[in-house]
Amino acid sequence: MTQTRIMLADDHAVVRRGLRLVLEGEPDLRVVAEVGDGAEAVERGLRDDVDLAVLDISMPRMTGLQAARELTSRREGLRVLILSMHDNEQYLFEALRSGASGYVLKSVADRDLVEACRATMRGEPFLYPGAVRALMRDFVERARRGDTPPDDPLTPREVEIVKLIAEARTTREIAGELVLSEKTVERHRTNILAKLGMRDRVELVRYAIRRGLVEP
Amino acid sequence: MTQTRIMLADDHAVVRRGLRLVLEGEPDLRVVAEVGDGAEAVERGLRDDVDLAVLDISMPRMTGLQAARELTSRREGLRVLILSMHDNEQYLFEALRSGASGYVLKSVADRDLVEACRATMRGEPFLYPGAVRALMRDFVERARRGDTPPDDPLTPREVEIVKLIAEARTTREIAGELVLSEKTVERHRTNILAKLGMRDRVELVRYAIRRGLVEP
DNA sequence: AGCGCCATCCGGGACGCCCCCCATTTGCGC
DNA sequence: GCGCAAATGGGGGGCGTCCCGGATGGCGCT
Repeated sequence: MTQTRIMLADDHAVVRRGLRLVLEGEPDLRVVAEVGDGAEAVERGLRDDVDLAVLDISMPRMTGLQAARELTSRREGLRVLILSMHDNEQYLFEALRSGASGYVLKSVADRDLVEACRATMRGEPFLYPGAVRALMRDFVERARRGDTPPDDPLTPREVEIVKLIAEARTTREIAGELVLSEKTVERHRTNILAKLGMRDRVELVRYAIRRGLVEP
Repeated sequence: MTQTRIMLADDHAVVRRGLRLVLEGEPDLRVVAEVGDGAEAVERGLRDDVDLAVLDISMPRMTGLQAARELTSRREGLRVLILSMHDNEQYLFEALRSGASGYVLKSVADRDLVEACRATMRGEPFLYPGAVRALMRDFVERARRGDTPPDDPLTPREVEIVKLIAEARTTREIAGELVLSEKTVERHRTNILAKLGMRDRVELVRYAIRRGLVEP
């Protein structure tokens, strides 16, 4: 019988221990690796003894979302499941765009996690019920006022900031151009990075270019 | 009679004083503004009382090359003349790609600077004799071994570093992946930024994407 | 043999980025 | 009115970026 070989990525050892306990209880699931940050996850996940990567979103060195992008783009066939803290639905859309096949909350029942792993391995997407509702709400919302861009959790002000950051302006310059305090610009930048699950300005630039907000 | 209205951008007041002295001696040239850094240059140069911007390459906040890119892309009709320290021909090609109409050395005779201003305003390119020689040498060089990329002053090692930087790796991560000291990676990055006349990693990302070194 | 270029490494310092806490004001929807 | 999101700001702190001035060894060219 073929087992699904799983890599767990979370910066809290306790969480990894808990997840491992849940998964090892199932005969068809086996945890073959544990890592504590996103960079390690990419490194380890590229080796072909891993079938499924279970990634926490917030990790040091590299977020789970970025690790997901790296892994799915660099290794065909690897499945990725994103773990989100609490019941925050914020990163759902970004996670799906990162190539994740599934998205579950840490707070879900153990049953759901196991089911998510199996669904993901069958190639089916798995979303926790709240995520499905969020997707539907988003769909309706978007259909109602049909002018909004396809996906972009950013506010108009934040988009403005992103553009300037991607044009290589420093915080001080942006504050000067928009007549704001540097603190406010920093605040916006922090919020933007959190929303998109990114680490720094460099990732933001590529995002801005992909979205056509600025020229390369 | 219509005078050419000139903005001088250099971080050394002494140099600006000298340039102003040279230019004010000509009846058809008038210095209408002096600024001390690249960001100021962009801000001031966008106002339409400036016909020609004379930009030093190395300036605080924003290099002359980046200011040139900003200005030429955001204000049609503005001419740009790049001033280079010493007889360093390094930035010549990058300057031409930045939309500069002319490129002169600080050490050239005053006569040349005035001629460069006039040629630039007539829409003709102006290069100091050494630059012409450099261009020819480059042309011959490229024609001989026709496979080299069109322009890229970077060494293979530097290109490797640029790719990793553009993939949002930190210095520490790059050092780890290439098995180098962080200091070495920093040194490479500094050299790269200097060669390309850029300020920070954000500009590097856009450069890397334009050159096709990484995907957006 | 000397010169220039490349690649590697070091220490130190200024500054910007990024994060955490906190707070206020404004406007929108229920 | 009350909650909520968006936008605005402050204080403080860790760490990464970026630059400065060095140094070494290898390699090719003259």
